[in-house]
Amino acid sequence: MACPIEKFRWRRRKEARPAELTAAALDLFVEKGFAATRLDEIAARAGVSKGTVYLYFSGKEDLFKAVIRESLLPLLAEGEKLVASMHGPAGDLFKAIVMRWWEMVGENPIGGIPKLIFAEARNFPEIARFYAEEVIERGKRLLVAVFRRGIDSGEFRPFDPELLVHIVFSPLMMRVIWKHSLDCCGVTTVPIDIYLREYLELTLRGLRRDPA
Amino acid sequence: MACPIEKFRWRRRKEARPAELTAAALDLFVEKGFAATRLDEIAARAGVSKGTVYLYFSGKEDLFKAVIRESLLPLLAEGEKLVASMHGPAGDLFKAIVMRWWEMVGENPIGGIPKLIFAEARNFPEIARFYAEEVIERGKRLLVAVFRRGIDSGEFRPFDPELLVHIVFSPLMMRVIWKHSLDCCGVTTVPIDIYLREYLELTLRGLRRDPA
Amino acid sequence: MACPIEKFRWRRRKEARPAELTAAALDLFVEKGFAATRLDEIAARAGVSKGTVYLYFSGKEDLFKAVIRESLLPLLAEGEKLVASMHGPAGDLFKAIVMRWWEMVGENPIGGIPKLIFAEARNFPEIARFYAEEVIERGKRLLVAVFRRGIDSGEFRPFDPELLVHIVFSPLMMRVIWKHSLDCCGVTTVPIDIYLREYLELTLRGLRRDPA
Amino acid sequence: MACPIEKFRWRRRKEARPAELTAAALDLFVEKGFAATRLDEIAARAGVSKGTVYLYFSGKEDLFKAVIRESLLPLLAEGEKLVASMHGPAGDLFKAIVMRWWEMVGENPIGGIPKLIFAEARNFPEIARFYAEEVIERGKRLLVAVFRRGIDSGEFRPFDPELLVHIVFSPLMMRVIWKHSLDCCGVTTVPIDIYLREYLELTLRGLRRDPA
DNA sequence: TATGAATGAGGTTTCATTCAT
DNA sequence: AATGAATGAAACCTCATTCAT
Repeated sequence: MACPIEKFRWRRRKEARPAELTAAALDLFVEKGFAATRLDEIAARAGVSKGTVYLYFSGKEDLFKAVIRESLLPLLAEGEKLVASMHGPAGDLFKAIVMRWWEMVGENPIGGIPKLIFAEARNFPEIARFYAEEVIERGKRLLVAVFRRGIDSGEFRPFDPELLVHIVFSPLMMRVIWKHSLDCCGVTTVPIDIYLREYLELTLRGLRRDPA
Repeated sequence: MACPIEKFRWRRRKEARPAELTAAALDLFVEKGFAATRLDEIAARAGVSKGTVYLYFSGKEDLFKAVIRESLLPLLAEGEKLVASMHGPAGDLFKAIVMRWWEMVGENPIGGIPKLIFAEARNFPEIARFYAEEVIERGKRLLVAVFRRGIDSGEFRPFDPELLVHIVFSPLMMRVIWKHSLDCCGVTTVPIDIYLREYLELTLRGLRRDPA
Repeated sequence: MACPIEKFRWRRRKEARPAELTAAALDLFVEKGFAATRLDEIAARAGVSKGTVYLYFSGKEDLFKAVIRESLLPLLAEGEKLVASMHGPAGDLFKAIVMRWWEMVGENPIGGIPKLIFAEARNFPEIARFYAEEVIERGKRLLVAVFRRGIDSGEFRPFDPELLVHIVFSPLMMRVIWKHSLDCCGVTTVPIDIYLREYLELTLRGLRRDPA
Repeated sequence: MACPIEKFRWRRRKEARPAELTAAALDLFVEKGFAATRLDEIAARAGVSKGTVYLYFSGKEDLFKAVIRESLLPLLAEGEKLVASMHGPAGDLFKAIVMRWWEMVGENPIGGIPKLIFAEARNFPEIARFYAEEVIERGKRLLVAVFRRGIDSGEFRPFDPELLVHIVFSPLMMRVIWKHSLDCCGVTTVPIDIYLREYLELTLRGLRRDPA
């Protein structure tokens, strides 16, 4: 009743709350979608009452936007810094980026965001555009640079990097979407390490210069 | 008032109703998701009153299941028949399947189903499993057969077709999902004909046997 | 269970409903004020469920506005027609108007509207202005005309009718406000017939020309 | 930090708190009504936090009652003393009381109380009865005494003062109610000095003895 | 068969009140 | 004495579903 843990519930945690709430909300939005997620579920999972949500967010929609924004922004910065520090031949660079991406995104709650974005894009076009500009565009620029380096060095065949970037990235996107949808219904597929290995082999073969 | 032609037209109407309803529902479910779609809207788009929906479907969920089932089954049969009638080298066969698939699925309201499935899988696991077994599995078998033929004939390098099938198909899935989400928010990408051309080139290069 | 009266509940009464709802709402808004009146009370008093209110009004505020508008407009037309048909010396005319007003407004649910308007004016300024223009202004014009006639005929002393009209009408307004507030708390006052008699005597003495 | 002056100022603050709160509450209750006024607003206007209100009042309703009581009681005492000190003919006395009343009530936040009482009477019958007994009754007795003196001295015509007192006072009540409702919505009327002048003329003519 | 008025459970949101600090 | 984060009951409102017509 008055044990120290109980007391903790009453600690003022103004700073920690928003992050606790967006974390809980992310899980549930990814699982059920925006409309089907109830606010009390989010509150319950964050360990607070319904009313508390409204101390930090002006409503369900505001919370949704915060979930997307707050989840992505730190990751983006980190991601670009990481890539800037990588070196080596284009093929190895591509491999490293792919493996790192899966570590940082695939295995991580925020890996649910792509599914969420695609599912809710038409209900929240501004969010979709925000995501397109801040995440997809930045990611594309990064890969395009790698491709270009490979083409210039003769490692890759000549092609227009802008045209291939979506195609090349698709298997990773699909995998992370799958992970948060069919995977959870017991519809499994190739283990991730094999998936990535085969993906890299197929893709690099597809990009490499003809041996002739 | 009760002249035969009227009656006839009415009769035809009556038989067409379920299909009109599932068509309307498909559009809206794809656009907004299951939970955010109101039954009134579906009824209105199908040109009937809300009560009429309950004459043909036992509820919203039943309608949802019908949308998936009714949309896919005819297509599947047609698809398999089509493939059975195709001939030629594995590479050409693959190209033909891809182009045909885009025609039949990509450009067609049912192209929205993948997005819908991925979005709602966790809310409707049975539907997800139905889709996995009836659509994905059958599609996979088909592609696997093509791969196998290519490997046996020496056209493709030796690989395990089961491991690559998801990876190979991902760019098509992503494209059709994109079309029904970000595309509608003004986030566009490479035109479809170029996308398919580059996709085929990349993929076939990735699959082909080493020239050595 | 299936007695005719029960069946009546299911009769479609699209035409009657709005009036039934505004009547119920008027009573409750007058009794408790806008904010303190719950929508289910209104619904219950009108014999329908909460949801039904939203078939006819877009929300509580819309219902409030309808209550004021629908209650006043018929009365205004009737009132002006009535006055146009009256004749005789200004004093008698004034008496007749006062008596008629009490009959039509004082003893009638809409007699609660003035209290409601004064109480909610600052929360609903548009409504207040609507009332001022459509009701108060029209009423004022009417009394001013009577005053003017009395002044012209020498029955009343010379005065500026515009300056006196509010003052003269106040005891009637106060009485109808009182009736819907303190009266209901057991704080009673002079019976209405005596009140009106004394009011007329005092006022006409105040308006009459000096005998000299 | 704990210097005597600080302490002193703080002490004075502590003693002033209830009055600061009731003053803030009076304004807001008059403006919006009891139910539509939020406790946060009151606290904010008084420059304290929401919790502080509960140090001085047991709840919103208690605060409301305090607002009425505390506002009225000092005024009543002052009012009666004032009247006791007045002399002269009944007509002059009446004029003086009216002018004084407007100064002390009309131009003063507590002038909002009548509107508040009439609006909330049915939600707070005890308050209404308190007001009726402590304010209205005392005011009536006062006016009745003046009337009686005028009748006895032959200045006024013979009438039953009890019957006329409400009627005579109505224009002042209406004016103060109007000031806190329609006036605030831009619905203005005759300037107050003219209003009072005309009111006095009309009323005294109505009360005066026939010259015959 | 088709309608659409009516329902009421269930959702989001508000806000008076509490209580650890 | 004062705070303000947290609560939860209760309000408004939505919408899938029912059913008399």
